[in-house]
Amino acid sequence: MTMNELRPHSRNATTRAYDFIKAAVMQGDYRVGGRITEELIAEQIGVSRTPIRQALHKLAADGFLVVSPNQGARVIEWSPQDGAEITNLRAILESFGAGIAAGKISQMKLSRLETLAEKMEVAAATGDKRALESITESNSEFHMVIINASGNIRLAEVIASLAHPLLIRRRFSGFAPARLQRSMAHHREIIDALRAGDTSWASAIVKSHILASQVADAGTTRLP
Amino acid sequence: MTMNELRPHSRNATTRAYDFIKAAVMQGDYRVGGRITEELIAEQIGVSRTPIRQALHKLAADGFLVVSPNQGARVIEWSPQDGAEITNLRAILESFGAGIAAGKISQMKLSRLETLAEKMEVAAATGDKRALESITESNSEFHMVIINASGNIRLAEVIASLAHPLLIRRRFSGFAPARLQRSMAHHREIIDALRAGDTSWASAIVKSHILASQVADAGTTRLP
DNA sequence: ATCTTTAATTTTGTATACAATTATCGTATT
DNA sequence: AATACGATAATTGTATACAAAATTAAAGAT
Repeated sequence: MTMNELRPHSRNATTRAYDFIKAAVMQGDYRVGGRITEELIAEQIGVSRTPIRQALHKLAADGFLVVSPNQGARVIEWSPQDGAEITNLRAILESFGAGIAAGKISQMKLSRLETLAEKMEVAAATGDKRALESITESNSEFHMVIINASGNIRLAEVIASLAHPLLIRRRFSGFAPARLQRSMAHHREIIDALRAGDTSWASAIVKSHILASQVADAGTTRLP
Repeated sequence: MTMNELRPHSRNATTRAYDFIKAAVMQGDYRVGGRITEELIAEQIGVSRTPIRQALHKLAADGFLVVSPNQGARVIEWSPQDGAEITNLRAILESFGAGIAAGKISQMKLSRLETLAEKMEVAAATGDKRALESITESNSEFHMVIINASGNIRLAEVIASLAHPLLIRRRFSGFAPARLQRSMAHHREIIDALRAGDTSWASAIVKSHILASQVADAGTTRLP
């Protein structure tokens, strides 16, 4: 993944286009497989095709789109098998990161993790539709905090690039309350393992947490 | 990593530029930190800046270059610490891949591995300067064959994107014969583990192989 | 001499025009 | 009616021109 180099807070056209298109993709505005034409977006945000084109290619490199020669860009599609591949890799990489983080995570970050865990629990209790987005967001940060605590920048980049396609909004997002509950419990256990500085424990529970979120039964999206 | 979408065998300008610049980078034609200007390359291969620009950004996304806003592209630099990070990640990911591959690698691929192992041994015996390039190339394929045998496409992509910056030619490439010898022995052991279908063994020896190649002592480049 | 400041040049960022390719749709043919 | 074909339109690929920014060079001050 390469989330840098054209993303400070810059107000150049390419970055604006990148953010605009990415937001639309994440929100599910384009149907998967549907063509995203340069011209359309160009007039939508009032710039020429040139920066749009660059943004599309970068989004492809970052795992949100697929762009084929002479056929333009479309939202990436992924099969259940793709989901399994990605989940396995995330399980390995994040558990590795958690193991390292266990040895050196700061008190401040631990507090942040607790705040996030509580926030997710509250949202999970309500269970309404809007809450799920909140959970997804908090969960992303939860995982990110741990990975960053490992100090391995590349690890964070790789995991982010893997996770991106999975974060694109899908329709028909059903949820099983029991699994959501388990997921919340995992978060607390992860925090305990990290605080204890127990590498093996942290590593193991993170691995479980991720693998458990992707048990294959249709109609249910992967869980935080 | 994203090695696709503009690289079939296509003869479009962007792909030509990509290949041209990548080759130059790998060969060490640009000194690290030195600016790679669009205009220069544009006239070198006789196209306009537009495809050059696209190629540079893709090369950045693929881990060969760094491109900063308004400052263009330069060959990526990496510290010993970067090398350590990458090696650790490779060790985890490739050993995971080898474990899976152990269960299902074909006879044909096993033969290919043996061919490569022998080729490297022969080259290692001569020890001349040109032989090292040959070893590096064969070694890359050796590792790739195993990863591909795992059947996890994303795994291969991730590993490739990690390995790229390490493959950029470095000056002062000294080699310790003893370590080269050990590396050759590892290759044979890896093949045995795979043929035996022993997941743990394959996983462990691949991990050793990679970690052993990057023990930190200055002046010695990482080994196949 | 060294360091600032300012002007020059160079280089990247974007817009626009046109070429090449692909997709669409109507027509003809079986 | 279904399919193949061809003209038309839409879209991507590349070149070029100009604007914006950064780098370099020069001039001036300390």
